[in-house]
Amino acid sequence: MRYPAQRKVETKARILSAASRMFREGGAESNGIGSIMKKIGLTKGGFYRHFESRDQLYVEAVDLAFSEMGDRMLEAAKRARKGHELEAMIRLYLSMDHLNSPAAGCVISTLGSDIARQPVAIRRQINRSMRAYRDRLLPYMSGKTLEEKAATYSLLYPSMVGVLIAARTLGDPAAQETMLANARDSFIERYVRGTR
Amino acid sequence: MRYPAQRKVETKARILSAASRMFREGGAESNGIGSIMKKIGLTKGGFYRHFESRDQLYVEAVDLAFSEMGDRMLEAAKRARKGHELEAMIRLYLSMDHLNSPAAGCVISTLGSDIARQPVAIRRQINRSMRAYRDRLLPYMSGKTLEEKAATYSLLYPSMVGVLIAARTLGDPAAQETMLANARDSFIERYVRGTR
DNA sequence: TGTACATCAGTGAACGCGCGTTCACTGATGTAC
DNA sequence: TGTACATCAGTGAACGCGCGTTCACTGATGTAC
Repeated sequence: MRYPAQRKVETKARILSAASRMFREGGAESNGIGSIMKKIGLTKGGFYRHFESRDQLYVEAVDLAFSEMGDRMLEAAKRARKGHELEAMIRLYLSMDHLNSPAAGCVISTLGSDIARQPVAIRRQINRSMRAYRDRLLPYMSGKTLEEKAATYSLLYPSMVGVLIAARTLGDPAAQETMLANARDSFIERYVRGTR
Repeated sequence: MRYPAQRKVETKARILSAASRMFREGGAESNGIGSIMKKIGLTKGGFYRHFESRDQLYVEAVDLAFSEMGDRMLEAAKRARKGHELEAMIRLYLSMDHLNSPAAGCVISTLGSDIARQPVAIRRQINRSMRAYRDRLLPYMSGKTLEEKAATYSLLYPSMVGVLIAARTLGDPAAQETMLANARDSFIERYVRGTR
């Protein structure tokens, strides 16, 4: 049957949102097209009215994840007292909340190694989302020039990714919290206070 | 047919070695039991003479990866001039060589997010391999006491993991090299020279 | 030393299942008259 | 305004394929006599 105009746009958005969350939560390979479509109450045959292939979904779902995480980081910065924006972003990223909700969190921490394994054509597309994300956070990095801010970002951000992944591999929640807390203190000292 | 005694031990070692490399290279989910057994010239039915389940293989393959990577890190340290052991390990970890040979490299950089998604029982088993690995590297960390060395490790190591993952997601090899080089310089300055 | 037999690593077929993708079909809506 | 028809988002079955696991079978070796 034919559906109201505008509905197609909404359906695509729902597929993307579900895929983006499910990929981050359970890994990209564990969540097939069938289970994604089922999640939003549709059958898998309809998927190809919205995407050319699973690869295209992957690229767009990763892009959405960056965009959502960017929103959250900027909100945290805007809620912070003046001069404490970067600190607020570090505290958000290295929080137990973020650790325990991968579906709504940083996609490099959940799919980074998977992205690294993609063919270069796909990585190049994802690199564009990564640059857009970086450019949104860059104003809050320490450093006088854009180059200094970019240098800060390209050390701080991957370091936080690694700490979050390492903490998530631990079986003991107390040990996870300890690892995050130590990294928070250290990174705030080093990348915020250390540069004043 | 019955095979010479001792052969069973060798076969299990060959399965483990192939699995450990293939998991790191292509991800754990992309490499099934069939393709691992095929790689070493056997058929998949024989797998269950050596392992109870795929989960058991996963845990042992990750353990082997830690053990091999530990060997490489210690070799690098031993080859280094006195006082430059930690620097040598950082240079090994953050090398283009390591970036381009995930199959023989750090398993957290390739399977970290995957390990993070495993049930807690499996993560606990893997945590044991992680601690053994850490304990081998700990003597080379900066710091006077064991606690200081452990603190150094739990910041430096995850940070290197994150940088390596982030670099591997880039499509441009020159950008990868730049990211690694900046991190090498920064981490050596901070974790080696900065603590003298 | 020679022979009979038990062992068991590895084979290959089978199991139910989910994968990504294709496609003929449905039928309520938007459009043309 | 009312009617006829084209559109196309979504359905559901089908495709070949690989997954993890099970199991009856094979047959050269090690062991017991």
